[in-house]
Amino acid sequence: MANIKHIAKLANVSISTVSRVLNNQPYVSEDKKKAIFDAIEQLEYTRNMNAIHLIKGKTNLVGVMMPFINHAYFSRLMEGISAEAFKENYQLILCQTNYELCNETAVLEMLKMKQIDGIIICSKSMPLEQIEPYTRYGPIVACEDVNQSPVSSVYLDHYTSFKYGINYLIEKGHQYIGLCLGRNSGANSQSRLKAYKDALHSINQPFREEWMFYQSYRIEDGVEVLNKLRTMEQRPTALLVTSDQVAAGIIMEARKNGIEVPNDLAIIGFDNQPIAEVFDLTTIDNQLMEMGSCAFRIVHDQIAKKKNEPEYREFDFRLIERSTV
Amino acid sequence: MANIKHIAKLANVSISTVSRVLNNQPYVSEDKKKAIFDAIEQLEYTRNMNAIHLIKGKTNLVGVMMPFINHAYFSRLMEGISAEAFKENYQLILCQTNYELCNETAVLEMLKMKQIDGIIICSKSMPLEQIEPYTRYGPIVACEDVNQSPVSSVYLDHYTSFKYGINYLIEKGHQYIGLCLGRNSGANSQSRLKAYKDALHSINQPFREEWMFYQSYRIEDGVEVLNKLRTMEQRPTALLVTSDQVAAGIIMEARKNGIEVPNDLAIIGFDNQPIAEVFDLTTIDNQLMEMGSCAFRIVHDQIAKKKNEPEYREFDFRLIERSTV
DNA sequence: ATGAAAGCGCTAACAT
DNA sequence: ATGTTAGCGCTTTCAT
Repeated sequence: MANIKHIAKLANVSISTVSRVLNNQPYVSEDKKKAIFDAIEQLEYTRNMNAIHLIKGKTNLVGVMMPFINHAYFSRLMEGISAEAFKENYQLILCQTNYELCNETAVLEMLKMKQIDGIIICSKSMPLEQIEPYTRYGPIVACEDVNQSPVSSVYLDHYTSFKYGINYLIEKGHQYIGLCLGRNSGANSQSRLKAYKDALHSINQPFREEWMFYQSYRIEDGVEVLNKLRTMEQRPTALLVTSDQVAAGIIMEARKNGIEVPNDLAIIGFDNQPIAEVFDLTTIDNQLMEMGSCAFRIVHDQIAKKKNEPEYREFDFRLIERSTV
Repeated sequence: MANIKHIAKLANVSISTVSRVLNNQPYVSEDKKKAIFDAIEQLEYTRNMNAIHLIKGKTNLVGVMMPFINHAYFSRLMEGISAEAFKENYQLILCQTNYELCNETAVLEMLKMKQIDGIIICSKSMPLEQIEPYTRYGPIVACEDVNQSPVSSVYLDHYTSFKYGINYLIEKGHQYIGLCLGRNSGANSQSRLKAYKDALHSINQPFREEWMFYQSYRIEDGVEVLNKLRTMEQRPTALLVTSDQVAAGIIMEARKNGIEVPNDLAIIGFDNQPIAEVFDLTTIDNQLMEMGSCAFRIVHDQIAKKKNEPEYREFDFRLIERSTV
């Protein structure tokens, strides 16, 4: 493989002159320039990016940490991240963690080892304190509320948005309300759970563990939720579901079993994914794609300006009223 | 940031000894080893991967080329790729191309510039001949039939699988059969189209452009397809749909409009995604995840063995009979 | 406008 | 068992 020395020799100039041309710097005469371009073409020369990364201490690469890859929530977030990265000529390294600590650590270490210039954490299981020390090696932004951490953050006020959703159900006359969550740990889920409990309290309803469904991520999980529901003597009349996919699964299985939505069971989804519109699902829009874009923009800004102050950006939610409540 | 020299100095050894310890090589005395580990800890030292990449001419990074990120087909493929990459301690760079030539070229150039060790092409618009020269810089595998190219390939026999699907419809008494495709270019789509035309020919049916639907990727595209169908005087009685998502959208909208599946409209999907099971959709399983895994394995094998002969691996399809035909 | 040379942080061949 | 040294391919400072 040809390198810069070969070009220099063939074009009869010094290495530095080649470098100048390569980097569009001024003060190179036209004839030398031409000789260099000719040599580049003749030897099919391309720069070795690893050498450039080494010398610049920068890779134009951002790591994206997510538990699973094949999941609508993360895909949507990723879509936003990717769109923004594209504009800035940045590439993304997709790091699947399965929520395992060792994998999450591996991503942080990549930052320390200068493989990546920054990190976007879509979701994690590691406590924030363990992440914070790594901010000295480059910008890190999490897609959840971090509350004044050195880690930056883009987030939705999940407490308020959830409260809003529940109150909407209550207004519509519901008192028996169940909840489907993705995880029970995680900042986002915790906020939602708190909102749920507070709302129940406000209408003097007890918290019932049997109406809680965890680990609901996919459309097929929704099917399962409904089937659990069917075995219950006393069922909730409404369900808050933290994923439109899961909500869609619930609706499908409800229909199959003659359970009418919203009459027998009202449902509010979350994320406002395309599937929600097709199912005419009432849902809460949380601007996932915009959040992704913003996360990248923060990382990129901090890389460019070499500043370390974390940024926090809260996003608005919006209830999309359709026909499932 | 501490480097290997600092460690050497602090531990009172030479840099090669440090390097040996860093790479778990034998022949280092225990006390020196300890001194080095202490120094590493004290200075919070980590290796700079860019230097290693430069010297080794290898990055443990594979580029994944795909047109869109937020799409069930590619997500599933990616899931397989990612699982396999994980086992080999490889990272993935996700390169979204939007089917634009300049972006596809950029990925190939990354290989030439030694940023990545190999490429997996999930889908592309560039002609194969333009890709082939790049195989000298590292292994490239495409997820479509390449027919004896220096580019490796994992693929399904789309012609046969499609023919099989159509014959199944014909056996069930259908003659008026429509088709939803993702793109009209692309090797996979072309094979499918040919199978479709051949099948029509075999039952003496004309090819009707109005029963062809292109650019159908997502669930909402399915909704649109059905609504176009509704405006037609003569409608097909069956539809072959190259995506379970699109098929699901069609079914949803059909129900909304009192069109019965399969009585008024039979549907065969493609991919056997989870959504297909929930919709009880008859579909053709094409082992997307396994294809992804295999694609990575081929790339990795060729990197490890430094061999250049392309590999081709054909996958089996399977018709999953459910209730939509 | 051009070139010489130092150095980014590391590995590996060679010497001892 | 340990150290010396020559690169990997490039950018950049400093001369000229």
